[in-house]
Amino acid sequence: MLDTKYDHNSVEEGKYEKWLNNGYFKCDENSSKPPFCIVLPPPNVTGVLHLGHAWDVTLQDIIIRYKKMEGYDSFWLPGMDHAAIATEAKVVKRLKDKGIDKYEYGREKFLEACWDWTHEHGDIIRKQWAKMGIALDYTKERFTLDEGLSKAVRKVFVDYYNEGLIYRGEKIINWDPAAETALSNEEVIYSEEKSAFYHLKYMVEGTDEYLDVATTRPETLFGDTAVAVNENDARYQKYIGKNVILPIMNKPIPVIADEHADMEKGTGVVKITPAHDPNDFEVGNRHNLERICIMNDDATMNENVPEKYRGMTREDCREAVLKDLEEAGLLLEVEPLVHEVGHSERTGVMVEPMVKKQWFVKMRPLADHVLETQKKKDEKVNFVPARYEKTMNHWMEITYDWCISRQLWWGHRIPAWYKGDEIYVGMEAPSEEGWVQDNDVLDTWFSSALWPFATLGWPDNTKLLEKYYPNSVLVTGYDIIPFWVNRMTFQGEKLLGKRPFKDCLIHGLIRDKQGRKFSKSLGNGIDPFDMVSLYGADALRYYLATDVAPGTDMRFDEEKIKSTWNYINKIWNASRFTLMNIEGLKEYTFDNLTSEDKWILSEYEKCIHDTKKFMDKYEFNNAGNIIYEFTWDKFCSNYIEFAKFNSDSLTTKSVLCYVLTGILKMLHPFMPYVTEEIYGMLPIKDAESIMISTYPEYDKKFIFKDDAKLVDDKIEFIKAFRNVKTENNIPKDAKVMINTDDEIIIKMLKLQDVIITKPLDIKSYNVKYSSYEATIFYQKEETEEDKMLLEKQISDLKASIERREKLLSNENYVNKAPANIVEADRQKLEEEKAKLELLLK
RNA sequence: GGGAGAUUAGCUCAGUUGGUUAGAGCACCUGCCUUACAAGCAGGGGGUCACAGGUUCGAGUCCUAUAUCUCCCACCA
Repeated sequence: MLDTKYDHNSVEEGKYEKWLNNGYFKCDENSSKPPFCIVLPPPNVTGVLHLGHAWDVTLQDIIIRYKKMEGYDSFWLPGMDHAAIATEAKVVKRLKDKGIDKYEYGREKFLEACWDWTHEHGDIIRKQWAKMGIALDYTKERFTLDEGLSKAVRKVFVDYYNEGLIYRGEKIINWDPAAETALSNEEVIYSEEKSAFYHLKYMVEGTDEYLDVATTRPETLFGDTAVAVNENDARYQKYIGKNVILPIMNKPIPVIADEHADMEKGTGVVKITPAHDPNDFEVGNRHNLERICIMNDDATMNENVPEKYRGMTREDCREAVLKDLEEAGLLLEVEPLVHEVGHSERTGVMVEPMVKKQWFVKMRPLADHVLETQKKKDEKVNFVPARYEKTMNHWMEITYDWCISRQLWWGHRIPAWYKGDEIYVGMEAPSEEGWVQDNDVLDTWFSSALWPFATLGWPDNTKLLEKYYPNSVLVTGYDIIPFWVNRMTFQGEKLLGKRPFKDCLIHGLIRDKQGRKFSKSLGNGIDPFDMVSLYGADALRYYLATDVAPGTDMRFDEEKIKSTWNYINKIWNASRFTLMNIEGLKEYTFDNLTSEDKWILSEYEKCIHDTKKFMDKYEFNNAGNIIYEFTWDKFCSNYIEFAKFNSDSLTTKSVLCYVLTGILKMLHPFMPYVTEEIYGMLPIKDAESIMISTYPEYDKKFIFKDDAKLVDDKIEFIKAFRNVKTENNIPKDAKVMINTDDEIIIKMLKLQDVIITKPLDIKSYNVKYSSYEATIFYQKEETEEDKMLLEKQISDLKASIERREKLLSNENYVNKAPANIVEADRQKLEEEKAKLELLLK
């Protein structure tokens, strides 16, 4: 016998281990079942899982479990990401706390420390996955830095290099001075910063004239190698070709004409610092200007600046330069300004544009290929919601070469070797002496871009790859479309000639109750596993899956998890009732179905139909609501109540058990634990575990339209009757005259002892719905309130009748609107008229 | 500077191709310990769907403009 309250702790105990040990999570590449494959977006080994992960994995687990029950060979491949820069930062800090310096420690020992970190955090993450109850095939688990992935990475690098898609070049890149590594554009976050527009006085050589140069970065003037004006700018045409004197440095630099100088912006005069500004870098290329790098890798000033500034930070140097300029009378004006400044996604420090020799992927051909494929219906990645396709396509249109080298140790070391000026790129080190391998590693996203196929064995032609590529669906948040989805797509399409996944289900971000992002500084973080302890994994999962429509952000609300717990408790008790009443049931009997049986069966079939429709579209919010309404409103509030009057019937028992089983199955993807627990107690089942049972199938033979309508009418009548009774404060034992002897109605309304056949000559209330009609007799003094209520009812009805009559007299409406809509209106009008008549009596 | 999304009940959100008088959960009000569940049951109140126009017999839904908010993208000196 079930306990009277649902206890999530005891329900969840031991189930995950059972599923795992029974091998339910494993794919079967030899099975003839159609494949359904998801690769898990590998979490970074830097940390623990947060609510966003919990949401992400819940959605995937729902799909995997649903598809498995639907007869697919479900395969969910887990793994983790080595997260080059993020992990390296954590390990560096850990070592530093122990007083160890990374460089003194040495590459080999440092990498060992990284592996230690990885194993520790990997174990934590695996425990958290288990708590969420997710059906991962651990026998196929991968790591972005494991042997297979490493081989795939080297293969891509070598092949692209040979094809000219990867090259090494000296270009201006985003430099993170804290991590001392290059970054890709995607790793730079722009945020508003209060700054100023500094107007500097650059004297024209040999004259008393000067140019007013406006800049936000006066400290970079040491790297200036020109000043640019627009050739059409009448103000400055006469200076083109002349020199100006670079302040402090007191050296002449040329005034050049370049389109980059915008006459409308600032003063129309731009200082050109080719080594520290992407635009200026381009200008420098056009005019063959010298690139003077003025900073060290940690963004302190280097030997190319006057001695007094050397070693200063960028910020200190700016102050010093401004002070000196002011003293020299060369600072014309300081104009306050708020502008966007790039910061490193990982370290948060201001990114310094620097000229460095780095490795790049030539993006144009790869991106164009994707744009072509997205035009083909059967070859494109289908985004859900569809609007996110624009996010990817736009990126494909504007993206430029991807800087993939990182000056880190933790990651895939670049398979390039140097000997003097020679470069060798290959899968293995060259055998001759004297070659030195590139010190750098690859951007972590370079390996994760290969995740959908490298995890399946690519570049080898494995059975797994053949069966599970392309993947069926990828599930991730919209925030990583640029980092990851885009790159998997161009890599998959280039390397395997096919989209990496058929569908891409995008979810939003999870925010706190006020709509703010979760962040450490706000201290508003929620540990999903606290929620699991309090309410159970099932409640958390159901909440996460059903709270919002696909693709939208979610505001976290603990109250809703609580209310989900109540829902589960409701299911628990409905099961409790059912199990108490179906003892001894050996097989289903559907003989002599009552109208009520037929009604619930019809509703059940509708529920299956609609649920599947939404499950197939990944609209779990809608699917969840359909099941909720059916379970609570139809099954619990009505059918179970009906069944109480008929509990000896084998047919009733069968229907109870049959429908409950279906409910549990439909809910299983959302709440695996409690459904498994109850399924295990059912007397009739089709599998040893609900996880490997068959999903309910829509069956027309259980649709009984007429009976369903009949019972709907009864329910509506019962409701109307109760309404009249409570609204008018009529006592339970008031006498009633009723035009039906329907057992359900009599019993539900508890009329057994109050029915009379002759009208009493006292105040009466009439209730009518469809063919059912009752009169309740009750003597009561009419209050002012009652009168007002009646008047309001009458005036509302009159208004409605008037509105409908007007509508129906409109020829346009009657002719153009669908016949059934018009007919429904006519019927409604008749009903309203009848009702009004009753009220006026 | 572009682009996307949001704006519906006190709160959090649904609302499929335009079709009765716009829904749910929570919160609120009234009455109930009715032997599955008081974390429950029965009943109820509450919205001029951000704003202004337009198309249509009919608009929360389609079109145009506006406002507020959020996010993404972009080399703004």
